[in-house]
Amino acid sequence: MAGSHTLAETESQITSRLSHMTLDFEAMAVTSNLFRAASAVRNHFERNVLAESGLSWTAFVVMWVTWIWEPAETRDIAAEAGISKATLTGVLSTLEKMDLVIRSRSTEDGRLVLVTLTKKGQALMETLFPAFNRQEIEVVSPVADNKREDLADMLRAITAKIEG
Amino acid sequence: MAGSHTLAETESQITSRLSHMTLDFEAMAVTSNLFRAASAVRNHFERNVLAESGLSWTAFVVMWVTWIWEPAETRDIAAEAGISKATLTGVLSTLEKMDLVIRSRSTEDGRLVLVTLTKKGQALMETLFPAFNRQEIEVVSPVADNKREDLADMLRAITAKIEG
DNA sequence: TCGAGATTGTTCGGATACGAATAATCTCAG
DNA sequence: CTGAGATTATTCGTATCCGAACAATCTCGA
Repeated sequence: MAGSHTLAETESQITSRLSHMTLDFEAMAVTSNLFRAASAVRNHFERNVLAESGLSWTAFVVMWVTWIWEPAETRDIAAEAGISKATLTGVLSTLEKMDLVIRSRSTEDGRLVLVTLTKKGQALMETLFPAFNRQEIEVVSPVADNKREDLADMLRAITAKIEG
Repeated sequence: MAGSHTLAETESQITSRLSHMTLDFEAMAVTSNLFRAASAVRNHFERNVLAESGLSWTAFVVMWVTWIWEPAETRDIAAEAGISKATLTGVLSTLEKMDLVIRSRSTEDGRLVLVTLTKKGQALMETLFPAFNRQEIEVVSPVADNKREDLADMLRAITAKIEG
C-alpha cells in the first residue's frame, strides 16, 4: 500500500484544493499518473526481482543497455539509461567491483571507454532478464491486450516530443 | 537528444539480441517506454521549471503533497511522493533550511510530525505550480485529446495492480 | 496499571545523482 | 604540421536515496 489516501481521494483533494486556478487537470492527471506508475513499478521490480542479485535499479539498466549493445560506449549507455556521465562512472565502478562488467579503452578513439559484460555478468543477465520479463507481464496485465500497443505508442510520443 | 540510437533502432536491436528467448516483447515495450517517458519528462521539468527555484524534483513533489494535504503527516508525504521515510527526513531538512516548510510535533500522537508550508513556501507554489502545469500541457500535447483520459486510466490501473 | 508489541521519525552507512571543473584525446582550419 | 576548439570520461562537492538499526511513543490485552 502507498499511504492512507486512495488514488481517487488524492485526485479529489487536488481538484478542490486548486479550484481557484486555471489548470489543465487532464494533463496533470496524465503526468501525475505517469510518475506514480513508473515509481510503483520501479519499486516493485527492485524488491521482487533485483534485491536478491544485489543490483540497484540503475545498475540493472546499465547492465541491460550494455548487454544489448555490447561492446557499448559509455556516452551511449548514459543516454540510453537516462543518467549523467558522472553517475555512470560511479555505477560502472560498482559493477566492476562486483565483477560484472569490464572497462577498456577504445583503440580507435582514445577518449572513449568501451564496456563489456564478464562471463559472470552475462550469466546473471541470462537468468535475471527473463525473471524481469515475467514481472513485466504481471505489471501490464491490468491493461487490455489490444490496448498495450497503444499505451506504448503514446508513451513513445511523449518521449519523442521532449527529446526531439 | 538521448544518444546516438533512435527509439526504433533500440527496439530493433533488442528484438534481435534476445530472439533466442521466450519473452513478451509487448509487455517489455510498455514498461520500457514507461520509464523512458517518466525519466524524460522529469528531466524536462527539472531543467525548464524547477531549476530557477532551486528545488530538486523530489523536493518539489514533497512541497506539492504538503500543499495539497496541509497539514500533512510525514508518513503520508513519503507514501504519496513515492520515497522512503529516511529520504523524506533529509528532504524536509533541506526545505526547512530554505524556509519553505515547518515541522511540528502532533499534540495528539507524539510520534507524528506534521508539516506545513511557510508563507514563502505557499507563495512559491502559487507561482511554480501553474508554470508546472503549462509544461504538463506541452508534454501531453502529442497525445490526442480524446485519448488522454484513457492513458491516465491505464497508468492508474498499473499502479493499482501493484499497490493493491 | 502495565508491559509486550506495533508504529513513527531519525540516524547511519553506502550507493546513486547531478553540474561544474579537469585532463586526455581528437578534429580540422590555416 | 599545428594549435585552437570540440569531445570524452573522470573527479569533486553536495544533495538525494534506501535499508537497517534505533529511540520515542502509542496500543491494548491481561
